[in-house]
Amino acid sequence: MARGTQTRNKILDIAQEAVLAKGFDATSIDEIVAGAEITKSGFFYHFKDKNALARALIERHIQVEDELFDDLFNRARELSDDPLQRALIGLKLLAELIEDMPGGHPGCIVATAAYQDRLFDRKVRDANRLAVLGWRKRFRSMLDDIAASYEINDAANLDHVADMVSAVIEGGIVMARALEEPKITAEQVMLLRSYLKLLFTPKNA
Amino acid sequence: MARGTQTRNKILDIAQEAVLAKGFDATSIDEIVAGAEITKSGFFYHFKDKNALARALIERHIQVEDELFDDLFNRARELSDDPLQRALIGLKLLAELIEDMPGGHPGCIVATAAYQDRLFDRKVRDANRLAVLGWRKRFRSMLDDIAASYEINDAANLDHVADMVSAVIEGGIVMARALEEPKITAEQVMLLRSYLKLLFTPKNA
DNA sequence: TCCAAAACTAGACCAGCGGTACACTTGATG
DNA sequence: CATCAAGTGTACCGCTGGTCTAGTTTTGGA
Repeated sequence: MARGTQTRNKILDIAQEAVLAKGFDATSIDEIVAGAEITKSGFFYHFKDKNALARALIERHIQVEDELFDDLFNRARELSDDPLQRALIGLKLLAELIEDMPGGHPGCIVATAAYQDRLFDRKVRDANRLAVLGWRKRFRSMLDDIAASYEINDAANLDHVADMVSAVIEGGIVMARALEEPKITAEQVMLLRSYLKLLFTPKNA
Repeated sequence: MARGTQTRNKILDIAQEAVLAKGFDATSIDEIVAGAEITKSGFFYHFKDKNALARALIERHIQVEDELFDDLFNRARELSDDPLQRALIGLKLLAELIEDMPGGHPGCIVATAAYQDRLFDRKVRDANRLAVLGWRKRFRSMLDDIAASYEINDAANLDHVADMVSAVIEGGIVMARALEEPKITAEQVMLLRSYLKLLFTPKNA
């Protein structure tokens, strides 16, 4: 890895840890600079301003999370041929993964950006939007697979249900933080799983 | 109303609007001072620091929201004797209320605090925790009423389901903000309603 | 081996921020 | 008429994001 890329990644590592721990705004550039053992000028050589850092953080976060989801639902695919069972297994694995995180899910950068949006510029918000739309697409195709062989028990728009996966995770993180009970996020994912279970029954049964 | 209380409320009004629009951190005291047509010294006469303002904002927000919920579920109670129907009607009314808000739900101060928690002190976080626990209690008692005359169709902890109401609302707000689609929050509340519908079936049926 | 570009360092500077300090004024009330 | 809550006005502090200029080191390719 080139020297520049190395330094850039180090900045992102330090920044990510701090941002997830105490929020984007409470994380100062001086502090990142000290942690990464560079100078302020060095920081601004890599990122023209704090917005550029935010964007890079979001993009990297999305990429890691996408790989994680891929991995999770691929493992679920290996464990069952049935689309509903796959989804249920995938959500169970996700809940376990979240529960195993020390101190709970570290918090989602996307939500951080959503809650301080006037602080960020258009580009950051667009990066954020694209990320969430990616999740919708992912979970929507999962639901379409299920709907092909299952009857839906309640008039529910599948795009909305797809969004619910993200909403429950994000909401679960907010709750976990507000109540200082890290387990809540995983519990909420399990309830979503329960909803899917009740929402679908086999066709021609 | 005494002059002092009047000024204090004016500060809170201006601050709340700004905080919901662009986040707590992006709202400066100078700006609040200008909006409320007072001086900086006047501000610090009423609030010893920004944390005290945050606390007052959360407490006021909770109170208003509690009254709103009371009103909503009281209306639902008038419309049906059945506990499940009451809950479903209540959630429908809530979804409509959220949908009618111009530009979507303005965003929850509790979540704002949750996502910038290192910025706030213990007292603010405690006020926040108490608020969310209040919601849990409220929805839990609603669920207990239902469970008295209905069978639960899936092993679901009722405290977790009670938390899900808050989680879905908070998550819905995050999604609505991230995607810039205000309707999402109401849609998610309707999905939660759908879950409750599927979760309970009448006893001895 | 040398050169140019990339990847920085060093340090001075700026406006805006939250917050403090303190002396002073205004208006209602007993 | 005195008192006290409810302010005003002004000067000040350290930290923050950010800019600017000028110089230095590192590194890969001709």
